[in-house]
Amino acid sequence: MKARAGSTFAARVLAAVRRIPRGRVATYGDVAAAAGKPRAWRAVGNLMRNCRRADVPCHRVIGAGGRLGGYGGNVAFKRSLLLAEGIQVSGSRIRHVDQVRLTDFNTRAK
DNA sequence: TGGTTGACGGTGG
DNA sequence: TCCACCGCCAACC
Repeated sequence: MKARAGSTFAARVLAAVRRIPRGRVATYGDVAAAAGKPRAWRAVGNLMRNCRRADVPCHRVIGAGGRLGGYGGNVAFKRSLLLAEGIQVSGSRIRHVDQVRLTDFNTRAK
């Protein structure tokens, strides 16, 4: 098969997202880096799209610069979830992203 | 097997 | 600050 790495990569991405503690977020680039492919943030979004499961806090994955990114069209719902976790969201932008951004979730966050 | 898509990132205007 | 174009990797058809 053409690069079954997807399985490993996907699993790593999901695992990384799962390691994101509540009230904390990570960008696609961070998740991709945690998966071992800092340049595969594109694929991360792809996997997230196909994810849609409660096991993974996909709503904690945001775009770079604090952008909400997307959520299958339910961006409003994603924003609500973030707000419920204590993350301040201003319009389609995260406030104090650097404050809630988790780039070190590779260290078994909590 | 090959081509297109996509919850994107970054730079430029 | 917002919009548009280009570049990237993996999954899907």
